[in-house]
Amino acid sequence: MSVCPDQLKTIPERIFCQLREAIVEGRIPAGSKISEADLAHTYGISRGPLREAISQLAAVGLVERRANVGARVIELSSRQLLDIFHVREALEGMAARQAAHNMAPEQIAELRRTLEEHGRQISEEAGNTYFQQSGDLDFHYTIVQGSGNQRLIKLLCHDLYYLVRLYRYQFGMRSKRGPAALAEHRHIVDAIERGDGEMAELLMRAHIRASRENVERMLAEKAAS
Amino acid sequence: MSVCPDQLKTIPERIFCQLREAIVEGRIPAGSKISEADLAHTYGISRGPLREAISQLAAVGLVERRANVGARVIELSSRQLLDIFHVREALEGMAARQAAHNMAPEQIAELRRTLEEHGRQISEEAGNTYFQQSGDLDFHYTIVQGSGNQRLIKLLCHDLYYLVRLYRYQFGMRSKRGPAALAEHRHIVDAIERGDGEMAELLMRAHIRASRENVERMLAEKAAS
DNA sequence: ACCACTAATATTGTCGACAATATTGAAGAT
DNA sequence: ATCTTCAATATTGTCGACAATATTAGTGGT
Repeated sequence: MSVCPDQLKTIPERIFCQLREAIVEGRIPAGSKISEADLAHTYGISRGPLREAISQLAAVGLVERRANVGARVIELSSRQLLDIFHVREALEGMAARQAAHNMAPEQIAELRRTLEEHGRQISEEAGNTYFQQSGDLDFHYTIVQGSGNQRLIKLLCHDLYYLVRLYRYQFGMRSKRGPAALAEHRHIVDAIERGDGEMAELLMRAHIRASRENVERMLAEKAAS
Repeated sequence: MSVCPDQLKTIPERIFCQLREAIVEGRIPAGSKISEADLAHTYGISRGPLREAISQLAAVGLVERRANVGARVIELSSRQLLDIFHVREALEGMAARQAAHNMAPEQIAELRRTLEEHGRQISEEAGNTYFQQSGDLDFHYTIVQGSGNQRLIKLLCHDLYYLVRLYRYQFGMRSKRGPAALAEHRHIVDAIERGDGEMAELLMRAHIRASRENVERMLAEKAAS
């Protein structure tokens, strides 16, 4: 059940990982307070390590902390959501560009497999869109890894993607862009495979921009009702 | 002397700020060990708050921490330096694009003033390039603020720019691109002023790319000797 | 002289108690 | 009835001591 690797030596590391997962999945609801005493008791540890874990959560932006008041799980406004999309457009565009230059053949093959899996999920139509979205994130994840840029990897895979997952739980949006997104993914991999960084970046940016515009439409609908 | 605002309520916040400044300016040398006991004694505080401060430093990537071993100030490899440049190219390009759409007239005026100041420093030729570089960073800082994208602002102004300052101290490079950079800055502001986001992004990316290529040349020279 | 193993030391990790601050509730005044 | 003030309570911030782990020094063996 727990996705947190056991080799995390120290208590703060483990608790941080568990809390992050709980927040991202919504088990700790957005806006709710993080009580040190409660959680320390729940996990059977002292407040010291717990505080360090909370500090880490604050550092990656999953909770907001105020001195002498405590920490609360963030609530993503639509403004912040669009901010994230713009950051992703910039960073993942660059990731695709660098992946086109640096990605090993084996990594590209893995990318193709992810794509096939994604296509299978769509055609099955059993269509729990959750798995589709999970597959979508796997795709982006693999490309970022393929960029070989350690800082890019940290920013996206270790920080921003958790926020993306949080938003998907929080807003509960089912995209319906599945087939279109898959086609875009294919074109991106093609560009990467032939080493065309310029085109890979353009396509990745267009892909994320389309996704953002889709979200903007859904937000507008929601606001109208 | 201290740049850390006094309104930082809690001890970890203050210590974090002070340590960050000390690291960025090289008073705590790259690669040196951060001893909890020593620093706690130096600052006259307990180890608890100090540990939180160190955790924050690790979170922004200024120190590396290993369980049961301790924290060391990072040493930037040229690889990591180039990684940072690629990230900056992507993020600041996007910042310029959004600044062209969102920047208030007063902010643009401030940008012009920064530019004039920068020009004055160059013509004076008294040319302590440190101040030039400081002015350069002010320029980039102001544009990012003008983007209005909170996440972009945090990533660049609160995290990445400290690494940039660290590298400038660590590598001690004096750019000599002053005049060229100034001209590029002017063109970027022009594009922002007329609301041309596309052009502002292109120019900003070209500007940072030129800076990176300059650094690559200097690294190659250094490696040759 | 060099290596392996062990003991001594130093450093980090964790805990429980106390201090400082914020929040809550009740009492009193207008 | 509403607002203000102030005390009671709860929560966070800080500290010093102890436990666990890594590093170092020393000893013995080959």
